[in-house]
Amino acid sequence: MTPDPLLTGLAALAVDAPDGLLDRIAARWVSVPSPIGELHVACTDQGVAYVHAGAGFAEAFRERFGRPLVPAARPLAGLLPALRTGRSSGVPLDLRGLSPFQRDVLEAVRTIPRGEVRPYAWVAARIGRPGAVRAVGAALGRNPVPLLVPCHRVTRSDGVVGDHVFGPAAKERLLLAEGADLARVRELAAARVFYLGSDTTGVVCFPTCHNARRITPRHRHGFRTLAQARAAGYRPCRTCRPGQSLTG
DNA sequence: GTAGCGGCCCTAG
DNA sequence: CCTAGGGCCGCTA
Repeated sequence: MTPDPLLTGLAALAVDAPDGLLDRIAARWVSVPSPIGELHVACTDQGVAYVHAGAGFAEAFRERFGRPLVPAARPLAGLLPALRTGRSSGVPLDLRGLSPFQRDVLEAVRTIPRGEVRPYAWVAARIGRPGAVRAVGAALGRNPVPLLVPCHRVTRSDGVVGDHVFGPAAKERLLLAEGADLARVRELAAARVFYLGSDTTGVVCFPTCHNARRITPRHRHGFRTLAQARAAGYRPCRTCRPGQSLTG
């Protein structure tokens, strides 16, 4: 007699089920240390989908993702090194469900090196939407993977650290923990200096750019605006790209 | 398609 | 200093 198609289909499902089916519908979570305390991290088969600090992790996850959540045996490979070094290129992220705009924002923010900061306006211009400054802030306010996408490295153009999905205090602690020289940024901002140039190279940088930090004091010049630096004959640094131009 | 909302901001006065 | 307005901008209903 002919096999029941329903039973055949179910049998096929049963064969496939043990291998990865759960990971395609559920997420696995771990708890990991960080400078702002214990974090909860949820991963799918695609990568890290959610990073949460403080209480209410499971509820927040379910409300946002609507997936089952099960404990993981161990952290995803690359997660702990990424959190330790502040370089997340080695850990996959699951950013499905985000808008193209938000993905663009997160991708740009991911390029900011540890210990350095860039303005919100820089991110906006970098993704080709120079007017979407506040929208960038809104997108980062919903960053599902803080620390791994280092939105704490995005600060206001006036030198103020600004707000963060985990709160301003957490933002500052994260920056100080990775060696960002906030005292220096504030000192410069108080003098209305937001760019530093070297008169030996003719290059102008954001103050936290590693190139700016190496300028000999005698050759260092501060600028309030990029236009003033340009007028003085400086060109934007190709590393930190002040002025956000795509080609420098 | 589109009106309304709220947004981790920016800059001019 | 401060504050308001941005022919804001993306997202949601």
